[in-house]
Amino acid sequence: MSMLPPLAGDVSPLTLNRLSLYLRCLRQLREAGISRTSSQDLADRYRLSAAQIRKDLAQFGEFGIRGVGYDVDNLTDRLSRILRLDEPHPIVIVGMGNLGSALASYLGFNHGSFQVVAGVDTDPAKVGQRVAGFVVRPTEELADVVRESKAEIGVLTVPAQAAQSNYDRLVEAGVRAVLNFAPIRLREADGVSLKDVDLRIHLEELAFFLPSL
Amino acid sequence: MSMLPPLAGDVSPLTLNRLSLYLRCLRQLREAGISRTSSQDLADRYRLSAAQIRKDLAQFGEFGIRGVGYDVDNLTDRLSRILRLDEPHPIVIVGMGNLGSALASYLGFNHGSFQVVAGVDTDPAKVGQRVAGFVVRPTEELADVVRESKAEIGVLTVPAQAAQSNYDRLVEAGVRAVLNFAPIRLREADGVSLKDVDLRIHLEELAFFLPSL
DNA sequence: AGATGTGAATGAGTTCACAGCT
DNA sequence: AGCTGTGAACTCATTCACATCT
Repeated sequence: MSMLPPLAGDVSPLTLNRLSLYLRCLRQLREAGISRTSSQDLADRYRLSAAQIRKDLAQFGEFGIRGVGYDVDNLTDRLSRILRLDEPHPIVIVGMGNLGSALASYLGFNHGSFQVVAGVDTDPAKVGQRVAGFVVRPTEELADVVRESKAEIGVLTVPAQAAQSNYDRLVEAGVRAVLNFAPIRLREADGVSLKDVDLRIHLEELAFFLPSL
Repeated sequence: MSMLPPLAGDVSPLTLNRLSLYLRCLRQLREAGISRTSSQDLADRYRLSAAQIRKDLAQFGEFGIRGVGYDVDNLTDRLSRILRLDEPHPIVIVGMGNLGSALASYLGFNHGSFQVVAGVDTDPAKVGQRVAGFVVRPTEELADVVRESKAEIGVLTVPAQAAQSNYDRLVEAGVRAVLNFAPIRLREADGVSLKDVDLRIHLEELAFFLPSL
């Protein structure tokens, strides 16, 4: 039976995160030289739910063979394609402070499809510095930087009060997605996906479970 | 009517994250000199759901006055107490590479209750370096470091293959919570809460929404 | 026989709508 | 009159259980 890919908006972030996870597991199996698996096998090895794996995959098509299981290479490729990890994704970092620089080094390496290709900052002391394979440019030149580097994704690592204006600039400059580390709720532009990462909230979640004094 | 605090395990992470968010909003109101608010007022200002605010708070008690609303100072204090942000929480960082060092600087400052007080690494080149107000110590001394610094929370910023052993060490050393940045599912110890932050997964979630070539 | 793919059942989380208090 | 606090309705997500295919 034929299967249309679901509209992007119809897939829940929960499902999407699990697909990333499955892909990571599959890559490990591949490295271990294992060429066939099953939902149950994956569930056992990585403490996942077999039913959920099948349900998640079912949203995108039929990838297995009944009575047999999944071909590791094939499923890896299909998931990579679904998550668009079969194409390179150039990234620009806005705000080359501690966190921005760390992410440049951290994400710049070994991550096949994601590549940090540029970074900007308003601080003249940072402009011109060489970090993780590129030279920091002034934020004023962001539009040029995005065009020249063909950056698709912007990473926002500026202070909260500068986040909205820099987000707007990124959108204006033409990026299609933004990963925001500033602890503030941004007014979103349509057609540009946004994902917030709030390190403080994660810590506060842990603090709740700490025993009191 | 009296209200018992819910058992820690009964509160969903979603609720907890929203409580952190509400607290951040309240602090902003306080800074702006606003002393009274309501669920609707918060919802309007910060694009939240009024009903959800009330439901979230209801899990912990009654904090408002019917017909009136909430006292900003009072609710701020109550939420701070619930999230244990009324006490200091010393943090130790395991793995002082790019990300670890960045987090030390990023979290070390301006975050009232969280304070990065120590960091360890196995790399002799990093040991002895001064970062964000402390001197990096060797990972072998982790137990001593935790005891001396009274660290409650461990932040794991080591490569994936070293994560489990370092997690075990942290647990052994006596921390009560771990924030893990390594992209691997750890085998958890009881009584120690664990929160995973996976930067790659966030990027992959964004990539899915990118237009294809 | 054995594992997939899927409707049906269950559970979690959110929104609605209103009784009850100030 | 107005806003909280809350049961009931609803929506979203996960798990179950089995018909279907190799």
